[in-house]
Amino acid sequence: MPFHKELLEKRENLIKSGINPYPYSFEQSCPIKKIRAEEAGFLDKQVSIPGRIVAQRIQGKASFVDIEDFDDHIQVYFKKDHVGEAGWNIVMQLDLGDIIGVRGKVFRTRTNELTISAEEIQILAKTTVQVPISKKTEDKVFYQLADPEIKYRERYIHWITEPQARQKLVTRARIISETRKFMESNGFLEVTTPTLEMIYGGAEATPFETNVKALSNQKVFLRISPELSLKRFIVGGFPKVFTICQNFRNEGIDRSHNPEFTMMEWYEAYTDYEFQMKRFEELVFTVSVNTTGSGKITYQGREIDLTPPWRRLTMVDAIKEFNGIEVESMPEEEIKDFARKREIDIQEPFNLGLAIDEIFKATCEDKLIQPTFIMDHPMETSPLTKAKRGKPGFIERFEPFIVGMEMGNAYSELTDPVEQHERLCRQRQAGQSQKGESGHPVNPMDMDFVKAIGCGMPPTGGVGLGIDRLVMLLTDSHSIREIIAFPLMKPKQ
RNA sequence: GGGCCGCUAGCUCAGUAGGUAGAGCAACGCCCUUUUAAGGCGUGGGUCGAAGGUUCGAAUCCUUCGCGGCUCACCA
Repeated sequence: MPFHKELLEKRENLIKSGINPYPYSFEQSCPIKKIRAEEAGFLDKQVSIPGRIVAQRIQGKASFVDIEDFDDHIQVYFKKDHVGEAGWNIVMQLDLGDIIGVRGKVFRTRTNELTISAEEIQILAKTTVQVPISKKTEDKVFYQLADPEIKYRERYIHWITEPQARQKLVTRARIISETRKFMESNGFLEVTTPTLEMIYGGAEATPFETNVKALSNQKVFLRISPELSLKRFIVGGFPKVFTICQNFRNEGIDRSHNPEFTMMEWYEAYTDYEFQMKRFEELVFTVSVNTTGSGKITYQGREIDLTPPWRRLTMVDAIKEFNGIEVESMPEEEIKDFARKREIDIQEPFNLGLAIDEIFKATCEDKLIQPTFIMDHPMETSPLTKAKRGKPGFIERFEPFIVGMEMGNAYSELTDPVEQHERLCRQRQAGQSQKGESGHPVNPMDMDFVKAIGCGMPPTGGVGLGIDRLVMLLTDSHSIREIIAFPLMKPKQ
């Protein structure tokens, strides 16, 4: 039982004295913030305000209680003469964390504190769990919740005790809202794609599995990416579509990875990846301006300038810039030697494309602080992308990096159905011998997807944007757990 | 899996020349009708994460285990 004995007794006492500590509604005048903002209009006027008790100062037959609502707080003054015997009995039963409603006039005390002089008090929710409410003044914190486990596992306590912790989730909501507005104002249609799929694809990741009872326990997977669904929209005649959805990947958990995470993907017919780089930087810049007020932000002490245009750098050039080597023209043995010295794992049998990708990840990613589009990856890294014009062995793909984090992934989408089929086959063959690019079992062949492309898919630029990473960036959050309301945690015990 | 840190009252934490546990807040009682970390006096409350060991004696030293956090590795 999570309940606190003494608080339970107080609840009982209230019920015994004929008070329902969990009533049905409360008519409120306005948010507290409005009283503070329009004080002159409220002074000496009756208001009716609900809030959670965050501080209590009892003084004989008077009592001062601070109550808090979503984004402000205000002092309430209880005087026995004003609230009467019955009201006073309730005031004496109050605890930190209780939610109450008060009716009374707005005034300023001798010490000039904006206050509601209560004439009526109503309990709206009696706490039965003791919540660790922070003690602090304007400039000093006397104590506050420090246990990071409680912060993430019992998020409601985190939010109750640290109102500023709510702010990141508010910003998250606004980022998603602004993102949606940007897409819609550019003529995109928001669509919904299935979470449960018989065949997963569109990314390289281990999926979560479950089964469907109604279909003889047919095995199904939780989507790892909405890509293949969205391309079917394009084939079907929707030229500009996007979706914001949860993806599920049964892999590592760390400060930038949660097993379920939010992605936006969009597909735009008749465009290529060059066009989408512009769209991407414009989107991120606009969202930043509309949520933080600026296109220049600070992340973990570093100034980041999101103003377009961002730097464009091919993967091979990035390796050259940070390592001084021309990896394309190096003999196999030299590349292996280079990798060995830096403890970079190169798979056997040797494959130049995969080696380039590994070397890039190990030596360049964390150095890409200012917004940079890394482009033109080796062909082996994705079977869904068109070949790079004029550069055999490479593809038209880009990944935007900011503060060393990969923020998204985009292609000039492969639209030749025969080549698409061959590329998927080749990937599966490679998968049978070496378990794919990164040790994962290779995705199953989606023949229906190949058929869809065969029905005629216009040239298309497709982009994925990691919403959680973007929120981390714009809220200056070190861990993805800070900006996911309920991150997956190991079970207690 | 490696490294580091933590686990003591309801909450936040003190507590090593090893001597059977403390503070603040919360709770309970009394005083106090404009306080703001309100104040004053008093009371109750802990098998010190678990199990072994060393010792006359362990929250404290040793061993093992459990739980958690951070971090590195792995993994998109």
